[in-house]
Amino acid sequence: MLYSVIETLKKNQLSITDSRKKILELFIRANGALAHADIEHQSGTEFDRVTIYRTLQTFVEKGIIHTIPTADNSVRYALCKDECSEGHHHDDHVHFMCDDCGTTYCLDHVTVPQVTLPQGFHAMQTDVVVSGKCMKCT
Amino acid sequence: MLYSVIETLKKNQLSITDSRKKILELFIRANGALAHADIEHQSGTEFDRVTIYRTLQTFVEKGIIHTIPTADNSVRYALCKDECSEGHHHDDHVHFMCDDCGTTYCLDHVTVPQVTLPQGFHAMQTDVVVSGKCMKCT
DNA sequence: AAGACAATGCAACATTGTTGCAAAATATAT
DNA sequence: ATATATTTTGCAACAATGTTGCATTGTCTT
Repeated sequence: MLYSVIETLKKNQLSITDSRKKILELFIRANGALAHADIEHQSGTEFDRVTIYRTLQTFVEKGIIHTIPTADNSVRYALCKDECSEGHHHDDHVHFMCDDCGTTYCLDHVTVPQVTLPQGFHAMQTDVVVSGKCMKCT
Repeated sequence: MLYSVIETLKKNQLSITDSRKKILELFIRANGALAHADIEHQSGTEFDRVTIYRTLQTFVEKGIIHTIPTADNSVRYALCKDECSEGHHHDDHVHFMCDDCGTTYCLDHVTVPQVTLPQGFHAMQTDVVVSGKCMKCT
């Protein structure tokens, strides 16, 4: 477990620091997505707020995590699959937000459908966010 | 034009005030979606920030406008179609965000596709946000 | 182990959003 | 048309979220 954390950081040419190790571990342990506030609470006073912001930013840039567009416009992050790399995200899966417990899931096996756009529009990325009740809250 | 603004407010049992008239007009004139900041800038110092927040909130509740989930997690609002009413939004269309000019469009004629979810998940709402280049920026 | 480099913590600030309350505007009933 | 009841607004104060510069600390390379 810890090994893969360090491996991941090395693979992305990031220096191994406490905050990066800890935050990446949090993502691996989390079954859903995490918001900045979640990380801040779960890590206590261990890291500065600014460090968390910068770490998340770095992870997004390196393709380790991706942001999730949510219906309530709160920023959440989740681990990317292996195909993602620096500057090249391939997060073509559907996201699900539970209205009850608030958990956000990456439905890795549900691919986003093709959307036909009107003349003149060119799609670069398609985000699908489904909300409702998850299996725990039904 | 002004007539329809007042009509809309009356239809939703809202008292006719300067801020509501002005903000609703802004939405009718805008070809895309508006963020809180857009409204704040376009209306100058005419209204208090708080008034704008509350007006937007009221409009959303009444089904006059709807929020748009964006990839960058900024809150944007756009006019609803006529079918929306208090507590009953029917905004089942795709949204498009231009990476160049930042304009957000409601593609009213592109309906959101059906997404098949894993066992245990129950969809209540599906949001699709496509980003790329719009017809003005190609 | 020492120097080069990168990341962190702190402080200060900007932006965004929320709440309570008195003043002003709107709607209602006469 | 006017007085009264109700709603909305503006202000102030606050909370949460996010950003930037810089000295200090930690990590990496040789």
